[in-house]
Amino acid sequence: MTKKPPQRPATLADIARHAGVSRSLASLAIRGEGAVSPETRKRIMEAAAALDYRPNLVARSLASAEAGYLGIVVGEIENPLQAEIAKLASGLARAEGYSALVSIDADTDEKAEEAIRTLIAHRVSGVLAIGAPFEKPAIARVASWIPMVYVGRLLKVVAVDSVTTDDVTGGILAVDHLVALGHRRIAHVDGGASPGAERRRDGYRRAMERHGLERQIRIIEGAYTIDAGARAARALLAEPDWRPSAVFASNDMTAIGLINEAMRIGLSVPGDLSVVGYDDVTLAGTETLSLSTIHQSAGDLASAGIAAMMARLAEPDAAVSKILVPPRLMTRRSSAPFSATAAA
Amino acid sequence: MTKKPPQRPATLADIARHAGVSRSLASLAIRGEGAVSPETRKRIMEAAAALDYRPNLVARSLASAEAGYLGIVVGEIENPLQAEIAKLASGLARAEGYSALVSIDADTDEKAEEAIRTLIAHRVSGVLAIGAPFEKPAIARVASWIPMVYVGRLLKVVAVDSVTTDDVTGGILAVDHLVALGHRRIAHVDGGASPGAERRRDGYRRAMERHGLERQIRIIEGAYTIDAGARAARALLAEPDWRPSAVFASNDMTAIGLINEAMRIGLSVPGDLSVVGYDDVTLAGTETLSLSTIHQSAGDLASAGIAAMMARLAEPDAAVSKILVPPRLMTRRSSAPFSATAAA
DNA sequence: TTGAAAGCGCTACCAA
DNA sequence: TTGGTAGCGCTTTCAA
Repeated sequence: MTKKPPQRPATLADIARHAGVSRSLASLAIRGEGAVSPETRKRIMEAAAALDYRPNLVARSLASAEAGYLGIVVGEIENPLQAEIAKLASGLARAEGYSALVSIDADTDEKAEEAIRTLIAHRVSGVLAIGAPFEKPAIARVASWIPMVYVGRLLKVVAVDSVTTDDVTGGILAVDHLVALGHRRIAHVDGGASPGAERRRDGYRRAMERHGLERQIRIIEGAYTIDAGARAARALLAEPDWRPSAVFASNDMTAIGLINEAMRIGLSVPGDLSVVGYDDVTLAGTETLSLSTIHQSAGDLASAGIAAMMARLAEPDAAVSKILVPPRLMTRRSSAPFSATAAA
Repeated sequence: MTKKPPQRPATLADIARHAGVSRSLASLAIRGEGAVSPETRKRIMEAAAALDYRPNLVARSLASAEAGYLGIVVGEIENPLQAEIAKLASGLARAEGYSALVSIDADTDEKAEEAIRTLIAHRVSGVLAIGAPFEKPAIARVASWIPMVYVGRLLKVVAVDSVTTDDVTGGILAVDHLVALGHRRIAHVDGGASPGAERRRDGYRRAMERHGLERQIRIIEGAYTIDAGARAARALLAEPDWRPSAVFASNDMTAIGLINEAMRIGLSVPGDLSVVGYDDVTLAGTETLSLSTIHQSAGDLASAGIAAMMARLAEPDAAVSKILVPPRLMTRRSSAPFSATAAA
């Protein structure tokens, strides 16, 4: 195949001529608008079918003032959560009558800004920014150009609409779960300065305090990687006088690294150590890993993002909104009731 | 921020008026084309800057016959390899003077066809299909509409340009590596009917035969998932009379599941069992997992894909090309020399 | 219910 | 080197 397209794609003028009507009538009929008599409409539709007519969306967009493109910029498309949010958002945008213009190689702030400039040049009505640009000044700058909603960070200090998971609650959920299982020595491997890490840590701390476990608070610095998790495991399980019976990791990859290293050391999970992660990546849900974790809903994030975008577009001067999407605890096999024998 | 854009974006007519020249001259100056006198150009550029002019790309595309959009359709954007290919390809397309229109929610064949229809309506010059549509008839149909290059499958029987990794060589590379380490009982966990699985299996078989190990050929049916790997491990390590000292898995996830299960059973990797995967996902390269594997190069696949697209566009009637990108062995810690003591 | 005509913002061609 | 004039393919008044 890979055949060249028909010499010249049919235009509205072609089908108008073919059907013996004016271009304007043809336009109305094709779009199903206005009042067109049934037989005329039929004739026009037949002509369109005969000539394999496909409206030129570029021309349509130029002609109709607000034809409606929505820009979507993704910082880390290799990150499955961002990828899924972007994917769902582009479907939702379509459902709102926009076509999504998606930029997936905005992996530096320079490229993100350039991508948004290009989107603006395409006259998008607004931009849904998923993890990019990253630095706050760049975010603020870009948001001064065009209506924008940022998904994936809270952006407390930047005056930009944002949508993100309620990570404080997520942290609390994780700790509550472990406490309910009877654990008391619950450590936290955090995510350093990564997005959300601070709030997850806060949730951990608050929940521990609420349970009267402030003396058991142990925070190990980590990152959102499997290697950081393994490193944290070595640090954590080396402490002679205080051995946790459970760990809340700030990220699933961290949790997986932690579990892997624990197994290597000879500890069993959850026999000797219960582990809860964060994100609920695909891997976490496999039968093999079966990681208890805090689920971030890509669907909720995407729909909240699109809803915020629609609200902003409808009311450009409304107050800035900071939306928090609730996370959900997924109980799987990596966390189990505390058994006294397991304590070191 | 999130401020509304300036009442009406400046147009070429605006800056022409502002600079006291004609629109055509302004157009030439802005694009840096034609012969415009330095001072006039300067005046025009200043006007453009003053009015914060951004050319309307939609209008430009409509006006210039072949303004050049390239469509990119991605089937599984959550798959990091596809995501990365798409990302690199959109950069390369830009370098070729096209702007990429990316569709990331083509996760069913219906949606893929619809997405491609929409891209065609945007008058893209061609479509780079990354893993979508999936079924051969759909692929053939879509390719009859527009110049198309398919990335990620060989498509032997469909007459569509395609680019994929040379998986037969990949399989051979894996086996050669294990044989060089002294292994003889080398099993293969395949990927069933998944893309590339058949050729990886062929490579395994051929290499085993070439090494005179046809009696040691063992193929376990698997899939590209971690759970399939774990399942295969149970099947494989249960055989009483034949225990492999090494396994070549058709996919990294399969390999990871396999290793995980082996560790649970109490085997050490690579002490008791060497494992080689396929793909070189990010996880494989971590210090913690350190999985020996066959690397598929997203960069090579993307650039071969774009090159094939350019060739097809330049010469619509050229013969269909089936490009194979060479894979590369990544030696890491999951594979080690065979030690006699390890044999069961 | 239908059609004529005027744009959307740009490029392209041709004459000055 | 410059400007005038036609479109690109569509939507959108406004009349008929």
